[in-house]
Amino acid sequence: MAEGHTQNTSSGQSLLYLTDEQLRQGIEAMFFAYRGFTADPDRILEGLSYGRAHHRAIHFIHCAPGTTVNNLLAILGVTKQSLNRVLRTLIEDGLVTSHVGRSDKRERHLTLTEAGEALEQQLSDAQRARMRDAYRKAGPDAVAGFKTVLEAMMDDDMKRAYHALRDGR
Amino acid sequence: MAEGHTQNTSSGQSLLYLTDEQLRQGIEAMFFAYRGFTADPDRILEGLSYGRAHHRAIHFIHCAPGTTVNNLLAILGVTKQSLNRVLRTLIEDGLVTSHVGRSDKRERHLTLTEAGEALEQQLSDAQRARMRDAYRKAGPDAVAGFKTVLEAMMDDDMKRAYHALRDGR
DNA sequence: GAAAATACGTCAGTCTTGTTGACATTCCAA
DNA sequence: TTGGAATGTCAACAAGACTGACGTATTTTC
Repeated sequence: MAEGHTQNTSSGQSLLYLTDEQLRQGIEAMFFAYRGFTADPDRILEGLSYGRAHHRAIHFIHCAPGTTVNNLLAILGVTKQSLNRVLRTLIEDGLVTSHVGRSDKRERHLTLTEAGEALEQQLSDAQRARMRDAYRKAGPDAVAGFKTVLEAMMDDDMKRAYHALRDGR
Repeated sequence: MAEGHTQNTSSGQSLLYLTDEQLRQGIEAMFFAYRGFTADPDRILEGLSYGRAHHRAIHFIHCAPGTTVNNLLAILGVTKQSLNRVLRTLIEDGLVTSHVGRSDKRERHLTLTEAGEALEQQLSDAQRARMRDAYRKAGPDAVAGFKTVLEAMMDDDMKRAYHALRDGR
């Protein structure tokens, strides 16, 4: 298959996947897949006057309860002002609590309330359901490859954040 | 490895990758990787008073020269008002041309000018370079798995759009 | 040939989410 | 103790998405 276009390394692996056309296909796959990836949570949040930014905040506060605003900033990669607007509404609506730090009173430690955890569950259930379907269809080997490529695609500092989260659990 | 958590199907494949925790890891990998994915073009566009929306339009006009506004709308999944704002600036700046359709004069056919193609090259070079690096690091088997999972993650109509583009080339 | 549907553009207004700038509070180190 | 650094908040603004309404040209349908 694909004779005439296939190159081979000394170890015999195909380099067909490195052609511009193949790369372009990967780019488009990434674009369309990300749309699917966010579609379900977006639908849920639509009615609640929340957006994707709220989802991200909720997700990472759930993963690292008691985290500080600065911590969250580094993970989300937005300005603190941007995050603050989101946090303010979440706190007002009783989904997140903000406690002044014990040792350093400048810091605010963020936690999900029961209501916050409930919404987090609802959102991540939806997202995980799609992920689970995709994983099931693709099979374990494909999933391993999927994760390998995604990780290679990250910036180095994001890779650090990703591993910090992974290893922190 | 990971004894005690591993389930096996009748065909002997591990289901460890379907754990909630594993799925959550995949979700986060997707989040961080997408940031890396868009970082390079974003940097280039920053100075030009263009944004991601312009990049997307340019990308798909390049892939399907002579496409109509309606076509683009379906692929991008935005409203015509939203797309129009972007197209207007691109046409004003001489990156895109809009020709009245020959057979159906209601349609406008969109094409990149030389300047538009030049910018497209610059943008996709940057994005492909990152993709190429990631693919090279991960290897062909991982890439195959990557694409399989991404495709399984798409909505059905996006899958159609994706294949229409692939097969149209 | 008249009416309905389609393709496209535009104006006006809203929402989310990103930005910068200015400012208050707290901590720490000189 | 005082000045700088760090943390977080408030205000104003811009990009880019959305809806709704409307106008125009063209095609299709009856």
